[in-house]
Amino acid sequence: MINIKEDAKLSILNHSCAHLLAQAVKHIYPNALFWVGPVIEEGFYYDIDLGDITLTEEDLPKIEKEMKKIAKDGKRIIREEISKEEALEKFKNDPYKIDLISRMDENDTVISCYTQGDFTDLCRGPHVESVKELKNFKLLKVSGAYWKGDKNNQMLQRIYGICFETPEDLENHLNYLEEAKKRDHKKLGKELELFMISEYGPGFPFFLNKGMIIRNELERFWYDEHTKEGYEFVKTPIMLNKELWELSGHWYNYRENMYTSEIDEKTFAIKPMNCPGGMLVYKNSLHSYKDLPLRIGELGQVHRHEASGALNGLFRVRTFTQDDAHIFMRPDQIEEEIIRLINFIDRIYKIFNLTYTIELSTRPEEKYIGDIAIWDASEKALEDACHKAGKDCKINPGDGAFYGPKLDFHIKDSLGRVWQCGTIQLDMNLPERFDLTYIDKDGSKKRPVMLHRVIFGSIERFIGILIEHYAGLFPLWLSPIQVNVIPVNNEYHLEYAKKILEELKKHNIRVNLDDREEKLGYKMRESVMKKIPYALILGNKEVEASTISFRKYGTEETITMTIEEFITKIENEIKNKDN
RNA sequence: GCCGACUUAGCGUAAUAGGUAGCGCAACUGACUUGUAAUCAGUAGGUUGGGGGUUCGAUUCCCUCAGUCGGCACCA
Repeated sequence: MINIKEDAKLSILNHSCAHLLAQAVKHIYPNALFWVGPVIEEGFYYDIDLGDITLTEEDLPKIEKEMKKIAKDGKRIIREEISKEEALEKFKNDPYKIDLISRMDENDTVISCYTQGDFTDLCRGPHVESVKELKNFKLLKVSGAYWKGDKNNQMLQRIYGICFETPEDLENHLNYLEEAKKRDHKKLGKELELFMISEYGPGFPFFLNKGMIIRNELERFWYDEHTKEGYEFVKTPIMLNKELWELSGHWYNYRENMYTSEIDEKTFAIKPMNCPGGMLVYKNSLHSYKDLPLRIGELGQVHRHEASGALNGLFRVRTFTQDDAHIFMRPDQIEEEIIRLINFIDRIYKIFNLTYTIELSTRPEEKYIGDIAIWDASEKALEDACHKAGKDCKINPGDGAFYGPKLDFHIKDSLGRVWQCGTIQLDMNLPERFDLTYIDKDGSKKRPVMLHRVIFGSIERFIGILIEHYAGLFPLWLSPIQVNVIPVNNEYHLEYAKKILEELKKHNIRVNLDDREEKLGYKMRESVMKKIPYALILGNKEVEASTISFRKYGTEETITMTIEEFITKIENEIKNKDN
């Protein structure tokens, strides 16, 4: 996955291509008006006002054709610098450009225009020398987009595209998009019978048996690892009195996204977060400075009313399970605890062959609570911990939550796509609101520092990411079916196959016996299509020698050994979580 | 929520300038008795997403609702 925006040369190319797109659109739709056409990670887009005309994907080839035609003409792209006055005059019939220009400050911005043939656009540039250089592009999709990104404004039409230097690069990218489509977790989830979503519950996924196996394995792994890290666990209620949400501040901030119900004439809300419940757990007993840090984990199922248009498979749902934990500590423990957490998260992601980067989001410009000095100290603590854990951390200024700064973990999957999963957030709000305290050495009550953190983020979403990351071929420890036992001929080998099956089951290996009256080739094909890691083939040879033969998914060779050897091999692979 | 596209059997799909739907896989039945990606034959399976309208007649055209997808906005 290439990030166009981060490549200087490709940025220019794509930016120029956006102008070419606009020119072509103008040729076909002379009344078109243009807003902005920036470069993004995935290429470029242009926001266009076409009045009553609505574009669909079917219109893209036509526009592409016109772009190719213009590019072939090979007009030079000419830069011209003009004054604000001249700019306003030049674009006087274009309300969008007027809007842009009038907000420019002549003193620190050079206003420039680029002209190619019959098309001139306001633009800071730079651009390629000539439209001739724009050859290897493709328009990808069209959609609506609010003007200035504000939902109160009208919608413009946005056309997305991408441009490369060589035909090979373009082809590679299109292949990459194809590959991503093949791995789509919604498609694989259906094919592999992992989960379903009924129209009776948009955004409320059902986990099917095979998906549940993956989920249970992940959760067991999560509990095991957290136990090793000194966590204790709780389960807080799904639904609590509205007053609690008023106290936590969620009612005020997120009321629109909360599901509620009336119980005995009182309003209850289904939890959109686990923290308020976690606060009550903390307050349930007195805490000594000696007991800190206190790490309380919860796989907590939350519900949030997400906009219908936001829903997307397991990636964006209305109920999901956060692998949550709240850590309460003394101020002097912050750095050590964060380092510990970073190392912990690092260990977890490595198991899945996921690399990642860390970003530090700092205090928002305006909407924040608490002392700037405490913010600064907290941010420094997070950054220092990051460095001491041997990790780089990119600063994301102003992107913190209103209640505290955070470290976000952006994982990169096998296709190079980036997903934000883990997060460590310092919270300066809730301990105050809930008046959390611990008893310090001197017997006085002190306010603990509190962290929220998740590693998977949402179990549902993480499973979605894993499906795409592994393209449905899960590592053995997560595979719903680990071994497919195939007798060559039921009449002669079924009895032996059943014996082997029982042997595998005794060792808690997840097995399937394919005892259908079908040819070996037929069963092998299905075994591969179902992405079962191991196919055991049992025929005359194996029965006579009391052995088993297996073929590992993705390999051509067949290996023969005793069942004991095979079980040891499988058990080791599961234990080591081999990929 | 907004813009657009889409919704045909369990799954994947075809078709009708408006005349009540085909195919493949899967399922089921039977024959075949098989050594590494599809043995053959047969059977059954559909109010063409729901509702409404236009029409002699709608799966096809129109309206509406729901859902899905691609984006936008949102994402504690």
